[in-house]
Amino acid sequence: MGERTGALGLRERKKRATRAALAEAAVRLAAARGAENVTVEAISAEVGVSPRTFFNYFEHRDDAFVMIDSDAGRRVRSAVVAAPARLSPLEAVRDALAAELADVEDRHELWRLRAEVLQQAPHLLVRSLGAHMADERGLAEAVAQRLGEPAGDSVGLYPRLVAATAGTAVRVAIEHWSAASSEAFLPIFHSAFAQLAAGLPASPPTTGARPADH
Amino acid sequence: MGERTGALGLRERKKRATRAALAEAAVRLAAARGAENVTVEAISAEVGVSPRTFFNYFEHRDDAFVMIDSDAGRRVRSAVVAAPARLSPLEAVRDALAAELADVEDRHELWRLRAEVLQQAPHLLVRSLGAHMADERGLAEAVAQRLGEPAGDSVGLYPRLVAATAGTAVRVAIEHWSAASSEAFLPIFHSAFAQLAAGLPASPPTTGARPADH
DNA sequence: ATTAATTTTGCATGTTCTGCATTTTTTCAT
DNA sequence: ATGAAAAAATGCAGAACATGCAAAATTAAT
Repeated sequence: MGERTGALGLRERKKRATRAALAEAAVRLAAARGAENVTVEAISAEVGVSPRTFFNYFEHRDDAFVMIDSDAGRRVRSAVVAAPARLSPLEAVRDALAAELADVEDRHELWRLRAEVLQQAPHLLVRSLGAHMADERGLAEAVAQRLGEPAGDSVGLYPRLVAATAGTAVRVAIEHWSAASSEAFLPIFHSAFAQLAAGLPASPPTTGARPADH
Repeated sequence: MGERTGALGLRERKKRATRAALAEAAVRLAAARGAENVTVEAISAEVGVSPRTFFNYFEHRDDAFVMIDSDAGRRVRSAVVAAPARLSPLEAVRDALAAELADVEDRHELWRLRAEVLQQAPHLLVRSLGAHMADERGLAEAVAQRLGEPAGDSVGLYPRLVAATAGTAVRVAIEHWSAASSEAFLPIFHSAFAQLAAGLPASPPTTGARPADH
């Protein structure tokens, strides 16, 4: 257990590499022949491991397409709680998510490919949502904590709404970004949150990126 | 196809009854022993049909827990397009959804039971979302059409955001309602949309209160 | 009652996913 | 380095999900 932070053992590194390889193979195969026609056997063969090993890394086949960072949720929660008091709950959540989503810009090719796959297979997009939704409850609690509400299993409507709406905004931003391939992600992201903060008025504000029209 | 509204043939009625029976059996069994431990065989046996018949009614086993009304989406879309021009897009969507959700109040026992099952099984909640999300794209197009945007596959960010956010509000309202068992659903629903229209400000209006507008 | 249409069902088959025992690889202490 | 311990990969068996096809049963229409 003497793993030093930042210096991972060979074993752990190999594990992560295998997991990443399986996820990437899954996404690429799905992009090529459609997610429905990608069997666990094919993914495993692509990486060079046994089908049984696949299930050592992913509970469900579809999880390989989604790529969940289980640490992201925790980071977002603590960032929300620790955010400056002057920020509104929505702003605090927005900034916490923005910090996390820097990764999207960096590895944007992989993300775009994944987004493309998810678009064509609704049930996968849905599963991706599920991953985020496990966080949603915790995020709602973080918002409640930030507001001084007592920590309990019964969170108020408002924290729930902020958490869920923010997650939805992220999803919509990613979907829209992956559809309109010429725009950068961050402006879209901020535009979405600006419109939310404005109460989704009839005339969308010209914030950041102008409302893309045709 | 010559079915008159309200006067359905015996055949159609039997089909609907079977489908409803399967869905109800699925939910009840899930509430009793946990959704994971409910096999298709068990559901079918409960209703008295063969397992093969189950799959004539539901593509996937989990669909039996969700209860999708495939007509609802269409009704909501046309209601959004036909809504008075003075209403903002969010208001139009809100009212269209409200009309549809009257059913929740009526059969509230079944809905509460279902919500309970979904809460305990995240992947089912996620699938339920998926059902709504199939509608979401169409709803976004309806909003775009309402705004005069040309109908195409590339809908702007704003219509997407309105559609997705509204759907999220519905989900959160149902979740919160099923958690706080003493409140009526409609006030929660309207409170959620009021907070959305206000831009999710730092100080939430008294949650659970009466609908602010209308 | 006969005929046609629809639904239900059984059977075969492929895929997903799990449990368990075995083999292989990595790690650690000597 | 070498051998023991820990962890991961694998093979195999089996349950459950899901689909296609054809036969049997039920319903509708003449």
